[in-house]
Amino acid sequence: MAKPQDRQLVEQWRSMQTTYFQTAGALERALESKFNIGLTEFEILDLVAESADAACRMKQLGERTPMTQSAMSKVVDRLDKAGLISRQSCEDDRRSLYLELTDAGRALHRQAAVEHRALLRENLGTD
Amino acid sequence: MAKPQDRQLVEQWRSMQTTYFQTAGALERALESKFNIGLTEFEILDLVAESADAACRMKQLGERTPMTQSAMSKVVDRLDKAGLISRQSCEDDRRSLYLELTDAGRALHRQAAVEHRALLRENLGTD
DNA sequence: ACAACTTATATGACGCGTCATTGAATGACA
DNA sequence: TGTCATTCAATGACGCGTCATATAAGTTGT
Repeated sequence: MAKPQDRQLVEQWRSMQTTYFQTAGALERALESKFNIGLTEFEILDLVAESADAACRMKQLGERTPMTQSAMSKVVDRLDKAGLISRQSCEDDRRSLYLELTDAGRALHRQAAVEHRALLRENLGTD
Repeated sequence: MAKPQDRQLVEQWRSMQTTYFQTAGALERALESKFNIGLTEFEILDLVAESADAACRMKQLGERTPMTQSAMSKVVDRLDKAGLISRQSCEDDRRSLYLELTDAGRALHRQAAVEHRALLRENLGTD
């Protein structure tokens, strides 16, 4: 009992939790105060911005994040209502949705990304 | 723009998010289904179990986890109601609280810890 | 001993994520 | 082509965490 390997695992886990929450918290606060969006919102913007190509994305996006389908749906809904993203139905499969940044969304993302990267560097940076 | 260093930071962050959520999810589900407690509950039990010594703990515990004071208070409340922990007022400072595992709490923690460590190994293990 | 401040925990309102379910569209196959 | 199963997205109920605040106890300075 109280195997040293276990202790080490637990330490590793806690340390991960700590950096995770610290970083997420910093990102959350900065994005919220400067751009009025939450971290999850930004993360979706970021994913959509990355895939400049087309595709019935809603689904594929889900594969690139640990978010639930349900969560995705709600975040996208918020982004839509905020006018940052637009959902367009897919013609070859009318269950799916295309996601696209609006101009406002693209602009906001460009600015927010700078802040985001800076904070990542600050929190995860190996410098 | 699109600096490769930035990309690398983002990758690092996403990968961390993924392992964090996967691991937390696995822990959550296992603890919930086998012991009827959430991950946070277990984590508090774990912390209390570790500090076998005395102290006005509620506060000090807060320093060992990224949880909010408010969150702590509520988790402890749940654990108390579940009969796993007991809150006793501190005599030298009646604002503070001693936390102590009940027998049930200690027993549950002993079993749950095995599961917990196993899942950590499975998810974070470098083997 | 009295104000004004600080510290330890609790609580209420609120937002977000999760689970389970629904609705709609598609696929598979006789 | 009609049925049954499957897949994509949306929704409502619910739980937990957060922020702002409340309450109570301790501290400090005069």
